Amino acid sequence: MCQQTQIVTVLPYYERWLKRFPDWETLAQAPETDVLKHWEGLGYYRRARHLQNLARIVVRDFSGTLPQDVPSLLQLPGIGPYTAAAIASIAFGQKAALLDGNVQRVLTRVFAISSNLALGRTQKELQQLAAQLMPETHPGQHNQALMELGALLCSPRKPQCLLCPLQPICQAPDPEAFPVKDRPAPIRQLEKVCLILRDSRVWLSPTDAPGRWQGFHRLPLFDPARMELNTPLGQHRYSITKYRVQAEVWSASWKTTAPAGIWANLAQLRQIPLPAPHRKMLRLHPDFLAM
DNA sequence: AACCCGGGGCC
DNA sequence: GGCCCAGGGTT
Repeated sequence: MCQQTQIVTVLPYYERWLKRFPDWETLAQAPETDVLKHWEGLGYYRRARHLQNLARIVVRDFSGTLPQDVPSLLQLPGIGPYTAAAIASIAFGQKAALLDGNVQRVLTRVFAISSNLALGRTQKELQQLAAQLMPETHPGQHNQALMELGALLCSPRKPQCLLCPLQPICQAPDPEAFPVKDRPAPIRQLEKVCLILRDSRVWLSPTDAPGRWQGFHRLPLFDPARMELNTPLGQHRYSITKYRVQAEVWSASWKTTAPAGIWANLAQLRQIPLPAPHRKMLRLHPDFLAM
């Protein structure tokens, strides 16, 4: 859950998740829509699918216990270099150095590394540095301390250098100039999103294809061959990955027979996994203010 | 190496 | 409005 997501955001999800899926066996056997529903709002939904896939592998191939070494962990779905080292060091006390956004920021500042973070050789340099800094004992605490330092003091903007224990050795003249990374401009998109209502129910389309929002339902985009627009309900702007989307939300109706999908009432809308921006667009209609 | 995947919180 | 977040997988 913590991959690319701030801890404070994760906390309530984590509590609900463990209450519903307290062990590998429970997660392995749960319906996928239930898994996605518990992840709704966190984003990067492939993480949820990977985690359930992982549960099934742990139950089937590892007798319900995670392997404890980095090379074995790296073979598992959803576990990359960071997560493998985090599990090995924090859960199993192994001497594995890890690199996350916080540690990258701390190290590039302390050692004044001004090469581009996106480059492989920069990552390799940081990984070697992290490994050299690893003490003989308490690897998990060391890793967590570095991440915590990055989160609380060595923050992206306005770092608290006066309070920082590494201030005496920090080589960055201007900490806020680190790390160096490229920031491509967002791609702007316009879209027309349709609210098609019948008897207090709204039409939702499935998202079956791999990619964004797989396994979710969503409000359909306007298709002039099948739909007609009735009245505009408003606009909703949202950002998703590299895109900045301006959505026009319309009340619309089918010109032809409806394709695959469902007519969802309020109770169903609360149970079905729906992308956050679509949930907000739905609220533009008075019938669904309660969403 | 480049690209894809979400959403919220903050300034 | 831009930036960042306890990244990983695929092409």
